Amino acid sequence: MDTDDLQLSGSEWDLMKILWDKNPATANQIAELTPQWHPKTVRTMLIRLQKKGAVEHEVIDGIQHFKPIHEREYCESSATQSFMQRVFDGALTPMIAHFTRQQKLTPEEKKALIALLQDNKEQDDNNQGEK
Amino acid sequence: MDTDDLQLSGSEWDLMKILWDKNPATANQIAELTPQWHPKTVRTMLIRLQKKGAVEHEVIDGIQHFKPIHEREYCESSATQSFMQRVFDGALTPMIAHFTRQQKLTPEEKKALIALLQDNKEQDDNNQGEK
DNA sequence: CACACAAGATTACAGATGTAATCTCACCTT
DNA sequence: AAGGTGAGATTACATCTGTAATCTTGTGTG
Repeated sequence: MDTDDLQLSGSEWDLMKILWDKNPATANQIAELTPQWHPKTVRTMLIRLQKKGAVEHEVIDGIQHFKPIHEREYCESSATQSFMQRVFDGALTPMIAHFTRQQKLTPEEKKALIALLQDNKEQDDNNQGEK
Repeated sequence: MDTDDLQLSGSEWDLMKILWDKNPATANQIAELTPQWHPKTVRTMLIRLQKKGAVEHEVIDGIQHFKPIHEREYCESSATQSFMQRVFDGALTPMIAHFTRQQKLTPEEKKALIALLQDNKEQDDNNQGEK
């Protein structure tokens, strides 16, 4: 099964982040955490997320409790891939290159990233050779 | 002046990429390069990009020649920032971390990135201390 | 029991996007 | 001069998104 193309808008991401954090949650509980929207708006967005297959709900005590269907990492991954495809034609390296050129990384971030990559690379090296 | 919020859709990016490559171009020239859309569709999208302030045109020999207003890097930068804000709450590191965790990088990519970062980091180190 | 209230369902409406078709008009061709 | 052509302008229409208001219905309250 392929990443079945779950596209979330900015507002939807905001809602999803809350749901991943507070899972499950009722529409009203979420509305309390999102003063930027009218409670009715929150419910509408939840329903739409449900139709999209991003959340589902179970009824507990007669009240709908919403919960994300996928893990955040899964959604991050598919969002990142489609973003990179859109803007950078699918390649990550040019994107990072872009960042370094723009000096958008602090030295600390760079250090952290190098460490992360080196660490991760050693894993590859150790596993290299396996079918 | 701040990044005056130029949001491009996926199709719009496709068109812009062509325009950055072949600048300027007439609607028909672009249409020839985009068999996925009807020429009328291409023109409509160009007009909308113009309204958004992403492209402009000059008339040469009575024919409109379209050209991007901003450089691709500028658009990449603002798209990346708004994407990271949306999905990763603004931080790049977690995003890269996410990639390495998911093993989405080939060893070659990792090597290239490490080199890139180290190289870039040395610059910082050399310039460190300057106001 | 009659009604108010809250949860949920249905409906609304404008702007953005995808995807064109139709209209207009100037110019080329008989 | 009449008509075809092609560029550009205007209009169309469905879906998605943002942002709710209204309708319905079960339930608790006086």
